Amino acid sequence: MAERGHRNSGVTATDVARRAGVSQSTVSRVLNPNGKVKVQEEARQRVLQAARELGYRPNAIAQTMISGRSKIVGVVVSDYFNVFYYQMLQLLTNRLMAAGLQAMVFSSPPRSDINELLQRFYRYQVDGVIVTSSALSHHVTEQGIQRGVPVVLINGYLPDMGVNAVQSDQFGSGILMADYLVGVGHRRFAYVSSENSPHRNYMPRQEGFLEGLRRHGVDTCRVIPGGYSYQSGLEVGESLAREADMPDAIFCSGDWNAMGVLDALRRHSRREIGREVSVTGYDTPILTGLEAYSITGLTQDMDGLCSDAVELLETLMEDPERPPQLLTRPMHLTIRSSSRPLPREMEQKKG
Amino acid sequence: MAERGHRNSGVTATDVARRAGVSQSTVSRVLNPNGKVKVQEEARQRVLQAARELGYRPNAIAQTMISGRSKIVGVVVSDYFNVFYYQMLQLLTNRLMAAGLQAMVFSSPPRSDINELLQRFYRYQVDGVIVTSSALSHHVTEQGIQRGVPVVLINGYLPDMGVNAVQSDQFGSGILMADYLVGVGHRRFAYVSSENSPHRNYMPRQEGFLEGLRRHGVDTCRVIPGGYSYQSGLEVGESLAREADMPDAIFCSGDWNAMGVLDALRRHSRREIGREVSVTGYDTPILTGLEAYSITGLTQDMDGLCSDAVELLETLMEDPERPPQLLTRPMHLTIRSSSRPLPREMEQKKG
DNA sequence: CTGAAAGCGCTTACAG
DNA sequence: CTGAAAGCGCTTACAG
Repeated sequence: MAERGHRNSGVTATDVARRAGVSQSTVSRVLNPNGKVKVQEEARQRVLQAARELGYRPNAIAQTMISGRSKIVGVVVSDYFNVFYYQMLQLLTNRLMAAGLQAMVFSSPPRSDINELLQRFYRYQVDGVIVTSSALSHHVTEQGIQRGVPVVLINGYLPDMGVNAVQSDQFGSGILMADYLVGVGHRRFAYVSSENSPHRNYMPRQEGFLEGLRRHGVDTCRVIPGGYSYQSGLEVGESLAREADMPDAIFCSGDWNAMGVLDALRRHSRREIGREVSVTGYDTPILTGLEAYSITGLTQDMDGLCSDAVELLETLMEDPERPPQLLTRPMHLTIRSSSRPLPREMEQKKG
Repeated sequence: MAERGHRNSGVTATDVARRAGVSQSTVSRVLNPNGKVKVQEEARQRVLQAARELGYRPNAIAQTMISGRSKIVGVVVSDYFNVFYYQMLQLLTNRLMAAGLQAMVFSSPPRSDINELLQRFYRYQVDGVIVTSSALSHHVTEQGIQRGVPVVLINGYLPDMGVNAVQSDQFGSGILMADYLVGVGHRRFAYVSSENSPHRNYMPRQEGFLEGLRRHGVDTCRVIPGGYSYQSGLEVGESLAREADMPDAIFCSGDWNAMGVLDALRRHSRREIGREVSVTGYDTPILTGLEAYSITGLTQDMDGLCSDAVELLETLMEDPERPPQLLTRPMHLTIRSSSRPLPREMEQKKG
């Protein structure tokens, strides 16, 4: 006979059955309305009451054993870009729980054997995996395919692997920014890139911006190589401030470097920020809270991405053979005081 | 006969047994070295090879069924203080995985029935729970006790419930700050509190600071009621800057309000920050990255807290009857340019 | 409508 | 040392 678990894991369906004077099968049928079988109302009530009295909850592990579905979704996170991804994880977890799923988080400590850890993770029979980190997406996807577990990547599309993914429209965000900056009358543009970023989202932003400018007949835009950091933004800003004919619209690839550029211009340039010169970038949860830097920025629709990811995963869990999909969400432009207001707002101010 | 799971969940121990020409029991014994039983070397090798060839991994769900231990640890997070807790979650997950445990995250979406969700969560037979959010600690703890699942709270000690917890030494951090500020020659002190915070960590900080000052014979310290936000810090700072005899050391209860105070003083006060007046606060991951605000601050030893939490949980999982413990970690003071340097550093500068 | 029984994939006494 | 068997808590055909 097998040894009982160490913990008194509590009330089972058999206990409920005994108390209600029915068989364990009947208990199961009452508490699993998905079965097509009907249970006599009187028995049903007795079971329900017994279950309530005993505080019975079906053991999800046992249910997983027999149904083959754990309702556990693996969520893979990484160390990069901490701040941004916290909110993501929060939103994802909420969405998953709302869909009746549980989030099991996987994260690989530095210097660990990723595949080794991933195997341990997959042993829990996850029904699906959502990857929020491009760093690990390759490993996870491979193992997922191998095991027939659907994988959805967020902002980490792997073009070659025919994988399911949701992402923000990085290219389109560049277009949006070009439309806006041209629309408020700017003429001399600069894009501050972050060339050393390990993140693959940056090039499309730049390309979209340049393309957007082109559509407005603007063929020149300075592309200033920089980094993602505040410090590198400071340096770029200081150097720009010294120029006699500096750009009047500076679009930064991120949030930190935008803050750096802004601070440098505040200190070293006479031009009025938000009127003579506009500084724009991308939002992360940091910027939102920091009133000191009221920077116009493009924001990802994180909750939209998360809900897309969960929905996509749900359809894949139903139908694993479905051809891979790539869903794209538009980004949103929030205009703040670091850049020129839209014409309508200007009129309102004049009036 | 029960229906097979939808997914082809893969290779089982029986498959390996067949291939290796042994019984399934033997396969299990080879792959579970914890059993006291020895397996003949030759059979052992055959099993190992067959397992390798088939890519066999034991089903953790089945193991949970029979052992009664899931090796899943529930991690409860909340919406408050996003930025801070992300790093925590990351560190916790890493620590858990390093201990051979999996993290299942629980987070309650706004307007959801917490107890309802918690029950769903506990159904997965978690071996223990770590709570990083004081908001939910009460519910979780109650259910945990009811189900005999050990619960460890991080920074959310519930004095009445005899619960296990790890925390940073908030009171001690106030003492540390008093020692430092007095040590570098300050005389007129102010503490900027955040009275509206739902967080219970703030009072001990203030009490520690006042007690620390008292130990140095300083009996007066202005306590300025404020909020946790940047904006409220700005307001406090502006009002202080107007005073002829303003405090020369301003200790803030948080990071955002410290940034606000600093910005206000930069703009509205002539006093040199870091020499004539010191502004200090608490660190979160934000401040670390923002070179623009080089603020002296107290930091929690987050990784220490996480490792304490995981270790404590492990001992509780071994011995659930162990009396409740409260572990306390000292905080760490990092001196930056917003406050006076230590004497030794001053001498170095002079020399 | 309902109960007895099979079986999910494992671990582990029990008997060789 | 090793295999046959029990059993973890469930769901669900199968036979009344």
